Amino acid sequence: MEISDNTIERVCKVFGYLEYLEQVGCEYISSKNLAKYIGTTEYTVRKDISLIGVTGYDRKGYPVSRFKRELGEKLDLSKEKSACIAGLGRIGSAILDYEEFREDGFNIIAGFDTNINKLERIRTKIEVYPVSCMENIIKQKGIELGIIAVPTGSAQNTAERLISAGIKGILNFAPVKLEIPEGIIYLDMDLTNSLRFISAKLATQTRKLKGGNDV
Amino acid sequence: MEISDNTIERVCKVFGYLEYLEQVGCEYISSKNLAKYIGTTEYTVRKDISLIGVTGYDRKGYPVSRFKRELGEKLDLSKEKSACIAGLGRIGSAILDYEEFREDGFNIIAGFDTNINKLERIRTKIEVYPVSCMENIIKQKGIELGIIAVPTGSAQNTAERLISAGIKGILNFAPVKLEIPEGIIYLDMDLTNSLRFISAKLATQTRKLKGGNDV
DNA sequence: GGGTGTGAAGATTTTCACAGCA
DNA sequence: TGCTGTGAAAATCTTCACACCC
Repeated sequence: MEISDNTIERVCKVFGYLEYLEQVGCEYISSKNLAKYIGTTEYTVRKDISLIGVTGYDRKGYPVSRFKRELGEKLDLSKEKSACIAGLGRIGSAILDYEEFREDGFNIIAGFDTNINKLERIRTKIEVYPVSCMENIIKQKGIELGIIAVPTGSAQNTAERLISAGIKGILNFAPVKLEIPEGIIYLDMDLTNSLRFISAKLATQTRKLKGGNDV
Repeated sequence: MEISDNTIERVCKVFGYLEYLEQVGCEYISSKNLAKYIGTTEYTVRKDISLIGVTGYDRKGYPVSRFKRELGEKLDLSKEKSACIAGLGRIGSAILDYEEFREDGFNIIAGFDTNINKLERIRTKIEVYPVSCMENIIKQKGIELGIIAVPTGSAQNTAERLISAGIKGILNFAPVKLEIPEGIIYLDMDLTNSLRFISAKLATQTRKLKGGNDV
């Protein structure tokens, strides 16, 4: 049985909400309230959870801590995961800043850049290295995820180096589609395409309100 | 007839590829090659295009320029759109940098921040203003899209100000889910959730390879 | 009453088969 | 032959109905 991307995306959102609920001390949460938060129906939430294979929660809703723990185990989100950033330009270092103080299960523990001078200037708690050390450091520290924030022209090459060092998951901020082999999970964070999506959705939605456009 | 988000997302990717193809001087492209690029099947590409309502391209594939123009009209991606950024911290200014030199149909023409001192230091060609001017500037310049890059605690309030100024589409970089009214299109760029998705997908995929986990 | 879990029904999306064009 | 465009079939996803529990 194959779990769909939509299901995975929704349960990840559920997991994020559970982290919040645990922090604020909420003990139980119903499928109805989960659904409201992540923007779907209670049926879909229950079905998703059932598909993931986490069950046995009768009566008063899902007990937040236990549910989070069990869901996290199935999704491999329970233990901290380490990540690295390739490219410490403005985007790369903004991401570092952004993640450095968050408590969300991901640890960015290394950064790489070709510009050695830049490395000296970066004021951050994570360790930064020249790109030539990438393979070694990733293997040595057992880093699992890679974030690409290099210029467009170097993105494909960077991806290949990350993969050959053993990275299995890649998040790409460079505005280019990468050629990635089977088995590696790869996601684009493409600002332009997101803006396109918003515009296009606005356009098709408006068209519908106007009563259909000769279609 | 309602066009699904998946279809919109795919045709947006097609549109982005067409921009590239036009730049490199490619004249014709087939549904098969579009499919290969965006990672789907040729049937889906043709069906999507048909659903959007752009037809009449027989024989040797889609003529890039004409096809891009007609698709762009349907999706409202033909004319340049203006956007603004709320929050000029590290993420906000990284986005400015990133977009300033790109030629992709979106123009970030204003930035807002509460910290007046910061405004003086920002070295960019776009105009930056204190948040108090937000409503006026957006209305005056007819800005259509808003990018939220403020700290988590101010994100909801910022969204409300953008919407009351007339913004219809919002891209949110703050790691919090916003409460947004019907009719406004809203998309999260959530780094943590993207990393979760990659981890979870890796986990479910691996599980499958191992032969199923008692499900 | 309020809640979960799940098979079956219903709706939607994707795939396919093939008409039609040059 | 190589391609688009689309109705119909197949596959998938979502919703529902209801068993079961407190």
